[in-house]
Amino acid sequence: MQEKTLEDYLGKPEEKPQAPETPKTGDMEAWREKIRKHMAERLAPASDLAEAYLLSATYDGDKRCAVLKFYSPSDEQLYFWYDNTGHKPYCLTSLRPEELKNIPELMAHEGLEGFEQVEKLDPLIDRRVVVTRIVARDPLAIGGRPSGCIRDIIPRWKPEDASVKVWEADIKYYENYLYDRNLEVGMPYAIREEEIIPLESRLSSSLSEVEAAFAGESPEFFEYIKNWARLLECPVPKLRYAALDIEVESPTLDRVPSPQEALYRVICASLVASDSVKRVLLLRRGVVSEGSAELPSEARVEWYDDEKELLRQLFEILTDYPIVLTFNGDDFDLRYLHHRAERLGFAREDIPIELGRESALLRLSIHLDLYRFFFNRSIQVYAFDQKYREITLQEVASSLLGLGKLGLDRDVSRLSYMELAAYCLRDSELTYQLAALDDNLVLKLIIALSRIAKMPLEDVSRQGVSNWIRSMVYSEHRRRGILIPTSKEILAEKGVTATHSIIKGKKYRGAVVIEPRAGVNFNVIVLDFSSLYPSIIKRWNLSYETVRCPHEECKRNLIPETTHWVCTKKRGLTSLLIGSLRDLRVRWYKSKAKDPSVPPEVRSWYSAVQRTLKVILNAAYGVFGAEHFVLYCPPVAEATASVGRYAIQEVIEKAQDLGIEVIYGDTDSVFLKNPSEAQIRQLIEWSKDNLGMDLDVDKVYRYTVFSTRKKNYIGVYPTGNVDIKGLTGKKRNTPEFLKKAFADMVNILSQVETEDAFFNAKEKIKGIVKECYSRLKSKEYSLEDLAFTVVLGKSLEDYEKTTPQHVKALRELSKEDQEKIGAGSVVRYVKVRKDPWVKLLSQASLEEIDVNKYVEHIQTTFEQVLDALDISFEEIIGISKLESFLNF
DNA sequence: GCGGACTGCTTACCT
DNA sequence: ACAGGTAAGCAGTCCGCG
Repeated sequence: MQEKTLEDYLGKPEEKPQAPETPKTGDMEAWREKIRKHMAERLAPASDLAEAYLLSATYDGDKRCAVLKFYSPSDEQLYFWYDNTGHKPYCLTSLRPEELKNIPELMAHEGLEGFEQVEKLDPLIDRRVVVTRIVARDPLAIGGRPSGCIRDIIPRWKPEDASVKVWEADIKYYENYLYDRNLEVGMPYAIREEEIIPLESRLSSSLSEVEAAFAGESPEFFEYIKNWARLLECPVPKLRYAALDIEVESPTLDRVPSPQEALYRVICASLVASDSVKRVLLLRRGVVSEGSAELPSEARVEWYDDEKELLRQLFEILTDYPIVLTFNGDDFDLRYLHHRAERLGFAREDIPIELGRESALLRLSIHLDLYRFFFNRSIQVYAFDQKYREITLQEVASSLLGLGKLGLDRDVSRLSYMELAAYCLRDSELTYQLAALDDNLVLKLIIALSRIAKMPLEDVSRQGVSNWIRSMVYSEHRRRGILIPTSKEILAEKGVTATHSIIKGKKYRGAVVIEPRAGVNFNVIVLDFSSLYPSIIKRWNLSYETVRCPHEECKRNLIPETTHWVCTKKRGLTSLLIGSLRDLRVRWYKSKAKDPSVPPEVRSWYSAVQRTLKVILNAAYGVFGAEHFVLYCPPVAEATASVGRYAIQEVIEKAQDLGIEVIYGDTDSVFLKNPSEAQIRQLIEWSKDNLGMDLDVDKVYRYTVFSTRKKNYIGVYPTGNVDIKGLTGKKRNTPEFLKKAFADMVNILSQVETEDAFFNAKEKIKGIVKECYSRLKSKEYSLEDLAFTVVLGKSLEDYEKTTPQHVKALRELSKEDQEKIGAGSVVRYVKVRKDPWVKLLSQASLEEIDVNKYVEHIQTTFEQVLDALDISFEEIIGISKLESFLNF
């Protein structure tokens, strides 16, 4: 897959490192001149561009205008385009210009530029309204400063008058710019005579094919499909990018130097780039250590006597790459470089890094911090199918790239030059490989997201799914001239819910889970609604403005089991947006991503699009029930879940009418026991006709194993592959000895082909449990095998109400050691016979293990399956006890 | 003073 | 900073018990 593995870097000790070479040290002025020249060449007005992809937008505080960053594939460079349309920051208010003139504080505001009346559609009352646009000189005048912002002055004027409103005042300026000019991030443009011209670009003739596939839809809905298809059928350019990693000298072991203080020298920097460049910048500092390590032959090592010179060179290289990737560069590498450069006397303008509160951006490139991207739960779960569990470079790389771990963890300050170079280069190589993986999947996901969310690449890679959806919906409001309501306004009308949750403290009732029929069943067919919640949002016209809409005549259009009604006069915005994305995924991208007649490059893009849509669609319902979401509207979420319950219950009833036995169901799926093909057909057809929802065959199991527990089962496919859902034996925190024994049992089950074969299998399974029990009793398992592995959910001092066992184990550590352990740390502990009853793995010995406690764990782990097989745990243990007694 | 019933907290999972 | 529902283990509390 990749040309070099880590093992190639190390090992083979005798080969000589390359002869050290020292680049000429230019003075600061010459360096500045070089950068200036580079920048001049990168200005888009200076060079007309035939094809350039819009990747990012930001605000230039000096020039007081928006800047766009374009990537030109022909020369693989980034170009900058400064606004020349005179677009200005603004917000909207209900007050008329005459009224605004009565507000002295506003009129005296030095950032105030002027007023302008505009017409908008107020979606909450479904009427056109005239509002005033307050135009400002710079974004901070609208909002963002701690005091004296226009958006705060207006409501202060008549605090008692609730009808005084300010809208759209908390949108970032460059977002406003993108929305207002309908600029599409990730899409190709031509730049001619300082003008930006959208280009038509598509993957062969596929667009017309897509359109043909959706011919039956309403014209309004069809427009949405067409527009998404135009965005998603556009090819992605080949991007040039570099991955960066730095190493910093550190006086103390296992303490990461603070990037705020940047007290210690940057001793190494490395880059691995898509143009096959591998560079290592090393600081000469009288290292005596002789340890050797091998670098890849194409790696270029450069030596510096002066740290400042090293940083200058590094900044120059970074400037040359359109896209720079790091793993945790926001919090460490770039932050450290910035402060270190300051400390070394660099002028602000000579440092190409802009620090935000949580981000570190490159002024002259696009910095993507892959740590932030992989940390995103939605990306982890839906784009990467939970393939990685912990978000460290090592973990993500070893899970996704299949690289083994490498344990060269010595204090970096003590490594020899070559060891240091190899160590540093390894991390940039891993970061690079993560981006390059699967034909640049990560970058494709980010670009697909940017097209859907209308968001700069930097933001897309750092923010969460609720912000992507916010930006997508905001942009749509602007495009259609719809006023974006405030959270407060939505909540005033729509803060009510009509159902009660099962879980205490939740806001409304969610999905249903059907009580499983315990036992083993052969030939189980699983039907599920494809994208249930997005389908509901589409079909029931759900959106914050359509649920509990202002029209009297819609109030009879009630949602099952609730007091909410839905608009019958207008299609809702989110219903259109989410509905069209859903249909495109289900009816186009999902199948095309696997279609062998589609060329492989296109297929790989379709696969990225398909996953991107999955990420967005999976969250589309949840965000409306999330308090912090700008369009938070609990009735939308509640209505969605309600219709979901209604749909699955109807299907179950119909299945039973058809004489099919339903053995289980969860949210959007039903497990059917040995149905005939005709029965399945009938049920699917019935759903289409009566519910208007697509029910599909999701899985066919040779057999399933259910206990009485919900969200807990084993499903064996005809191939012998096995799904294990929710069972303790598969959970991350379960001790290894149990996981292994459990896997042995699953292996037996996977080989069972007929009901008759179960007789033998059961005996083997009893044997496995017995063996596990006796090995435990005779202390044959190692401490590691017995350890529970639990993630610390919050920092240690935040456990106030109770003291869970893993916290108890940690509290035995010294104060200093405890301080090093933060939220997200992995704790490994074992259960012991004496007082605190737990001990960290590192502090325990095999003798003190509480064997009886572990027997209980064997019991609960296996009972989840034994119950279904009608085997009793006591019986197995009884036999085992007897055997050990006889042997004794 | 102890044990059982109960609630709440925590983690990991399912859809 | 998507949602709610479920399982399991344990911590902590309350109550009865001559």
